[in-house]
Amino acid sequence: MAQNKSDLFGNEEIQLANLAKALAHPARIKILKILMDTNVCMCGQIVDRLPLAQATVSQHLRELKQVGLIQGEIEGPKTCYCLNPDNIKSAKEHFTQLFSSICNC
Amino acid sequence: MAQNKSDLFGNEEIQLANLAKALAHPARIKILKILMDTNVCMCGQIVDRLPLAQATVSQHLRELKQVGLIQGEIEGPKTCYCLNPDNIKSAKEHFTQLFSSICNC
DNA sequence: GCTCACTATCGTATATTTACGATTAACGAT
DNA sequence: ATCGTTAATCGTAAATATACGATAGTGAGC
Repeated sequence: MAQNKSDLFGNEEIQLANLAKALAHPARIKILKILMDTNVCMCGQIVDRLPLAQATVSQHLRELKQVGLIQGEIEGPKTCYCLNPDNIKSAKEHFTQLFSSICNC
Repeated sequence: MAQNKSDLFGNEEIQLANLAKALAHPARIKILKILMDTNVCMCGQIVDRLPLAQATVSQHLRELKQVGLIQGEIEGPKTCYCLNPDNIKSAKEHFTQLFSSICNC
């Protein structure tokens, strides 16, 4: 049991669910805010601002990267992360569309 | 290991993450759309429209209810589910606020 | 070459989520 | 009171997520 049935749904639902999943952890929301509010971008600096180990933060960063909300450029031994405005905009529109399709408000 | 550290974050992040988690499955997004698009509301009718067993759908409904996106009124042996417009509006505003705080678009 | 600083990945443990069948509960109708 | 219908919950199995220490990899500087 418990085989994933997510692929039995429509693309729209799957895509939105994946986006939502990426936002479904406080650490990942916090990371987005850190990247926006401060002009910090290196992994280590993000680690310093979170109550989590480096490996864990790296995992969260990877998930945000996988759905395209952030991008990371490797600069030698460091990695500079930044928001991906295009995809954030697109995500925003997806959510807006969902909410307007389920509620006239 | 793997004890939850979510409570080490701010209320804003936790609340948004919980909302996002509720939307982080295609079935739950589909349920919201079904409740909006059709004038169907009983559990059984929702089950008919999803490729999932009754018990599974009931679980998804409970999660949506827990974060307040829907509400269910028991009418005898049946249960009539419907959207909770106030909370959906509030959720929409939370997401909008997040996106505008991480992106000027 | 070697070392240092930084980050990704591996391995692993635990927690949570997803999914279903079976059972229980609640009520209307007979 | 029993039966049929509907939905919630229990029990359970498997998958996924969370978290960390340890290790591997990458490039700058010596």
